[in-house]
Amino acid sequence: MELRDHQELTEQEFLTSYDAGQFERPSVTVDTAIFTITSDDEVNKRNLSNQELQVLLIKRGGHPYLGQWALPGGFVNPKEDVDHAAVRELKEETNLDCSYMEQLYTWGEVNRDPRTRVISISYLALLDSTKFNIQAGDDASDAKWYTVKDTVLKKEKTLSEDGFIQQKWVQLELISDEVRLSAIIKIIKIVKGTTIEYRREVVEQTGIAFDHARIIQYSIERLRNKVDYTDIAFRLMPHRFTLSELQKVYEVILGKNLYKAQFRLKIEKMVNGTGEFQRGKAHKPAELFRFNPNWDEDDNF
Amino acid sequence: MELRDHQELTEQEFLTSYDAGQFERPSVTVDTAIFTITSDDEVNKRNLSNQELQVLLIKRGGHPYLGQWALPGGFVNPKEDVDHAAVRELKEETNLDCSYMEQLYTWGEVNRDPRTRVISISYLALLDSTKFNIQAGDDASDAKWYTVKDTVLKKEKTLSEDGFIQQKWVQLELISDEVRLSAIIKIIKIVKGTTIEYRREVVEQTGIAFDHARIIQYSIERLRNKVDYTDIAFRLMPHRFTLSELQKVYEVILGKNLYKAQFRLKIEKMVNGTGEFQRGKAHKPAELFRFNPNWDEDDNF
DNA sequence: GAAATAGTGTCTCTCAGACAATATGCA
DNA sequence: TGCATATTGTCTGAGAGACACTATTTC
Repeated sequence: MELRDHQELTEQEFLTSYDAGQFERPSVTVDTAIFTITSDDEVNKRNLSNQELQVLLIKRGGHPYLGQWALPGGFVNPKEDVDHAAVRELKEETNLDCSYMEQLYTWGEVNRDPRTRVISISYLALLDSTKFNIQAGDDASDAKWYTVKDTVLKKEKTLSEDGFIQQKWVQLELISDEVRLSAIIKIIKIVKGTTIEYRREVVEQTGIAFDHARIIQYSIERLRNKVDYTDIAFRLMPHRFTLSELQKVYEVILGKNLYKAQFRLKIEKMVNGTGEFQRGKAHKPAELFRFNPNWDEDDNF
Repeated sequence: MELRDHQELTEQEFLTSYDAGQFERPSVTVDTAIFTITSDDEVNKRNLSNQELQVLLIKRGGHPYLGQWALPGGFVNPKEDVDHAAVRELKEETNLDCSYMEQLYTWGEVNRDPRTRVISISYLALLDSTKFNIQAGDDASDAKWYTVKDTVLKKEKTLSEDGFIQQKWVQLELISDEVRLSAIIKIIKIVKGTTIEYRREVVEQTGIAFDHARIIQYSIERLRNKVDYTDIAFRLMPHRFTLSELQKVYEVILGKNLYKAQFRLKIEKMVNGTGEFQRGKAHKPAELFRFNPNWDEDDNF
């Protein structure tokens, strides 16, 4: 026997009579922070190449924030999964196929966007460093890689009744050959009794559109966290790499130097040697390694 | 000088002429998986009380999935932050104020909901176990706590060219005094070259509405992960508790037994003794502890 | 005294932090 | 030959895993 609701409708009858337009709905966008690691182009026989973490931004060609820089992204189509929308927008705007993509966070404050109510689902994406210099797609001629630097400016902890409030100001600097963008993001942690609350807001910014500065900052935080308990760093590596190059990538992401010996112990299960060696450098040649997708041995998952 | 776009409009002019209705937009809901831990009511002088992880579900009073059980939640209002929407819906439907709330994941496949395109932002919430038996709000008279059990049924790993595919079937059982719901969720991990992709789908279910089974399963996974590197478990504890009660909560969430000595070392910085002792039990009285919000000492954050 | 849990002690093993020593190719 | 990096070795201490033992209450 089919169930009927208070209007005596069956599920089938209800669905065919359902009016999707009866509620006012928000716009939904996807925005992707895509990172890569660059080595400087100057060939250097002596030293290791200098590596930097970079994020891709697109110059806005229309209002609002005309002329400022934003994450690649756009509106989700009605007949499209949000994950697919993120991939499509990235492809359209930059012509890039990334090697990793993960949903980061959904930003849902009422006044994020001056146009209308927009909820933004943000993604963290990574790109193999040998593919980074593929040119931007036609949709947005003004795509540019920005070197990322983030610095903690100040930390503050004030006691309140039954808990405390912690505040942290982080400066985000985005630097390309011509342009320098910056923002200050305030991160707030409120502990009150057994309750915790986090907030993250842009305090000031120059040249960065919308609230994308805090999305970028949060992406970096996630990347930094994930780097030492997952194999996420390998999504940034080319097919073959030396262990020193790999270590440098870890160091760039973490923002600190690591000890070589223990780094090698930590990652030894994640790589396989190829028997081939780097050549043409003015020092002992390093073996080339490749990623070992089977390192996990089913322990995880 | 003000910037003008290709139609010679300033930002202000653009915004006032902006037509928010020009794109078709999806509906957006918030859904919250709220958990608590119950001790059985029977007073027992001899043994420790039996504890179980429970999730709150609401019986659907209308189509679709009429009569089945769903997470508390509902549509986001146009003038309301999504975080606030989650809190409001929980309050309206269950009259509960939770002690923890965290955004979990945004589910965005096209056909998640038979009515129309619905994107759902899901939240993980926790409730202090002494407050769990507060009655449900008027909005949904049919709210009920379900004991949660999840079991891995099968794991499979098949090699493909340039990678592998791992699949895992998890059975989710939700049990209340009268009703027993169940679902099987398939989790898929696809590794191909340097690319990883995860998918999570409901394979079969009885009595659970929408795709909420996979949201509940993912919530449990997150809870289990967070329990041993954050202080999240304390959101489930009453103001005062014994260390054995705390350990039991960890064990219930993790689904395995822990060693007392090392558990106490692990959490000793997170608690403060009160000098008071449990009474009336037929064994050595345990000291009552409370959460120490300052345990982190700024290392983190 | 028996049952039941509270609370401590200890031994091993692994692994991260820190630093040192040796090897090797090219300018 | 000397620079700069490759690669391996070792000492230390913190902490997790695994047991075992003593203490204290009520029935």
